Order: sequence, then C-alpha cells, then structure tokens
Amino acid sequence: MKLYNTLSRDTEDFQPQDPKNVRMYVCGVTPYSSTHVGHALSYIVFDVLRRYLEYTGYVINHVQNFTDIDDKIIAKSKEEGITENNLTTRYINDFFITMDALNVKRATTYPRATEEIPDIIETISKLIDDGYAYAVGSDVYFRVNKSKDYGILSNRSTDDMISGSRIDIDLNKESSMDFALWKGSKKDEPEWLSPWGPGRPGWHIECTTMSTKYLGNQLDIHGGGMDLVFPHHENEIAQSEAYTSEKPFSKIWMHNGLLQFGQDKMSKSLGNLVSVESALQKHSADALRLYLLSSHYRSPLNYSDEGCDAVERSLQRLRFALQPSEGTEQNLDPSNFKNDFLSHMDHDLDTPQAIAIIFDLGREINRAKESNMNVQVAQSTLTEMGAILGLTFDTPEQSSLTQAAPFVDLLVEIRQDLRESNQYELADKIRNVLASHSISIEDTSEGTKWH
RNA sequence: GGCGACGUAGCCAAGUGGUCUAAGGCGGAGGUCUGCAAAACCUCUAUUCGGCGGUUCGAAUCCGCCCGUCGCCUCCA
Repeated sequence: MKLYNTLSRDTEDFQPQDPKNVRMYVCGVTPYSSTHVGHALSYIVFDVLRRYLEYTGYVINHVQNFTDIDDKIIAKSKEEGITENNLTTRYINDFFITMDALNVKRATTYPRATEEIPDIIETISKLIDDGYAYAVGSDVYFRVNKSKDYGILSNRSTDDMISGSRIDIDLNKESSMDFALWKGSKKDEPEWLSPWGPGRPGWHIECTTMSTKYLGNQLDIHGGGMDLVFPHHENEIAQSEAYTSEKPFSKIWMHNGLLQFGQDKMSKSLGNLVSVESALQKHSADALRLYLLSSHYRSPLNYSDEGCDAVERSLQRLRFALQPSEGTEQNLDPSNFKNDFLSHMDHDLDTPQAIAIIFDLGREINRAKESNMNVQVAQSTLTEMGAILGLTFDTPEQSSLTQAAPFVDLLVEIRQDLRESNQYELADKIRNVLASHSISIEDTSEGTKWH
C-alpha cells in the first residue's frame, strides 16, 4: 500500500516496523464543545485507513488522545461554573456517542492528558536534564535551537517564522520560538504539583508522553488534521526525538484536508461549526460518511446539506442492489470489481475511485437481477467493500412511521382493491396523499411496497 | 513577508505522462417497464481540463510565468 507522507512530501510504500502490527497514533480532540462534522471527517478517514489495514491482515494498535486540559477548557468551565473534569467528561462522552453513531471503530486506547501527569513530568524532567528544555520560574520551555531538524515537517525555517511571527515576544523565553512544556498556574487555575511548581502541561507534550508510553519510541503512522502540522506536530517531533534520541519519531505523517463551510474553514474560532448531531438529524450516517469520503482525504471539502442529500439518493440505489434476489441463472462474478476497488484503496486511500467502483458494481447487480442472474456472491462483495469504508447500507429508520404502519398498510390494501377494479383516480388520490406525507408507493412485480 | 494547497461538465468530485475523444455521483433530456407513476435498467449530457509559454514522440498529469480562490505561520480534526 502507498501512502502520502507529509514528512517527505511524497507517496511512499507503507511498511511498518513490525510486519504484522501497526502502531498508529491519531491526534484526538480537545473536549470542550460538541463534536462537529470536521472532526467526523478526520476520524472517518483514519477509521477507513484502519479498516483497510485490518482487512489486508495487519493488527492495529490505535492510540488516540484527549487533551483534556488547556486555556479554552479552563475558560469554558469558569463560564459554566463547573469543574474542568465535569466539562471534559461531558464532551468526551459526546465524542464517543457521536463516533459510535458514525460507525467509527473505537481506538485501542484513549489516554487523557490529566491522567498522565506523572509521566508527562518525567518526560519534561528528562528533556531538562538533557539540555533540551529550561525552567523559568515555574514555566518550562523547549529549546527549539537545540533541534537541528526543526521545521522539517512543515517545511519552514526558524528565521522565516521569527520574522513573520504574529506572536508577542515573551521576555521569559530564550528565543521567541521556544514553546511551553509546563505552564505555572495562575490564580484560580487547575494545577498539579511538579518540580517547577504547581501548574499544568503545555499543549504538545502530552502527545509525546502518551505515544511513547503506549506505542513505543517510533510510530508507524501519526495522523491528524492539516491544521496540526504546525506547530503541534512539528513540536511533537522536536520533543519526541529529543526525548528518545531516535529518528524518525513517526515513519509516516498523514494529514487530512480541512472541511470548509461556505467560503471559510469550519473552525471553533469562526463559530461556523455544524455538529455531527445536527447533521445526523438530516442525513443517515452512511450518507454523511459517503459524502465525506467522496473527495480525496487530502483535499479540502465543502460541507453542504444539498451534497449530503444527493448522496442519500445515490445510496438508495445501492440499498436496492442489496435487497435479496432469487435469480437462478449464472452467477455474476464480482472479482474484477473487487480487484479494482482494492487497487484504488492501495493508492493512498483513494476512496473517491473506490466509491466509483462500488457504484459500478451496484449497477451491475441491478442489471443482472433483471436478467434473473444469481447475484448473491456479488452482493456479499458489495457489502464487503462497503464495510471497508465503514458503510452499513442500513435503511434509515423512520421511527415516526412505525406507529402509522398499520394504517398505511390498510390504505395500500384499499388502493390495491381499487386498482383491481380499475378505479385509478381514487387509487392515485391515495398515492398522492401518502406522498404528501413523504411516504412513497412502488407497485412492483412482488406487490406494492411503501417506504 | 514566509510556507503550502487548489482552479476539471449545470452542481459535487476523481484522474498513479500514453488504454483520457477525462471515473463516479447529483441534476437534466429521451427510452424500456407500468393503468399512470415510482424504483430499476438503457442512451445522451466536458474533443476538453483557469490563461500563456516550455519539456516530451506524447501532458489534465512534469517545469516556468501570470490570473483567481483558499489554508497555515495564533486555539483548531
């Protein structure tokens, strides 16, 4: 399998250190607001990567963190008058409920920064001992100048960064590039005891501690959104390689393109977020997933309800293709479709092309059904390919209809009687009335169906 | 100022130098089926890939310049 590596800016053959097991670390969320469709994109992409790697025989150790302490979390909990832990636990639960609803497989381990403080302190201590970090009062900073390769991931030089910097220069730091590993606590802030005084970990260091602790010094895949390349992942590389003295920290760095909304990026600061919860009220999980996978994972994608609606309509055709069929003529052989599907997945997770194959097979099945062919093998292949993309092909539940079902059945029955006595005007009236309640009628060779 | 991405049909969106007179989806037009529909299926819907040059036997794909859109450099998936 080939994967694009942000580090080399090129597509490379994927070869984990261990031929059977894959160590994958995916940057998780900072839990202080509802899970939005941008998160969904990122985690669905890595879910598909994982499903595909598992399909090809690898065992995946997938670690995903929660950075459950930072400035935003502190501010939000103050605003709501609850503890930081209450706030983050609420949104971590929201995250799990959302991911389950999207059929995203659970990671192997979900470490939380606040539960790893002793290890984080140990990591920082070693960095200080080795000369990579220094304390100023109760703050600790990483000494960027000591990292010769700094900028290797985001392809920028420290000189450029300093000259174009929008950050106010902090006089405590040796260099404006240095970043905080430990932040001494201010008034009314949560704090943990440390050799440098009470405080909390800075952003970045938790990932170094957790990834090395749960996956070892070198990862096979490290992933996250494109917006994490700088400074987060750049700083992780600097810290981690300084800490372990091993390079590279991760063999492959994968970054998904960011979801746009209208003209802008969807982001917390712009406040143009669409929560997954609200998206799932309008669209099925399959439709949302298929929509997000319909453009390549490294391209930006513009989220729209219209786009999801279009995908929902297209899904209906696939669901139809999977309905049981009694064909007895020769088998439809799906092996070419499967081979094409897999070769597109092999090519840097080319889900748009893979999806095109799924639609090709769906059409082929429907065509074969009409000529009474046996399509069972082809149908199970279609289901299998869908499963690699995390699609269930489940028919969306119309829960509001279950109570009305006996009445709809009755109307359909009456309509059938009317049709048999050629009273089409009344029959069509029933159909129109049902249609106005979003219930559609289909007269098939096996009787009338409604949904 | 630095780094990077993208510009393909009415819309969304692939495209791994030659099988690209460019996948797939939505929408649209016509047809088969049907009492009529719906669904499904069939046919059609970009001789052309922002513009201009260049490399090559050959470019949507590589290189340069220009125009336009966006992202990162500050919290972010």
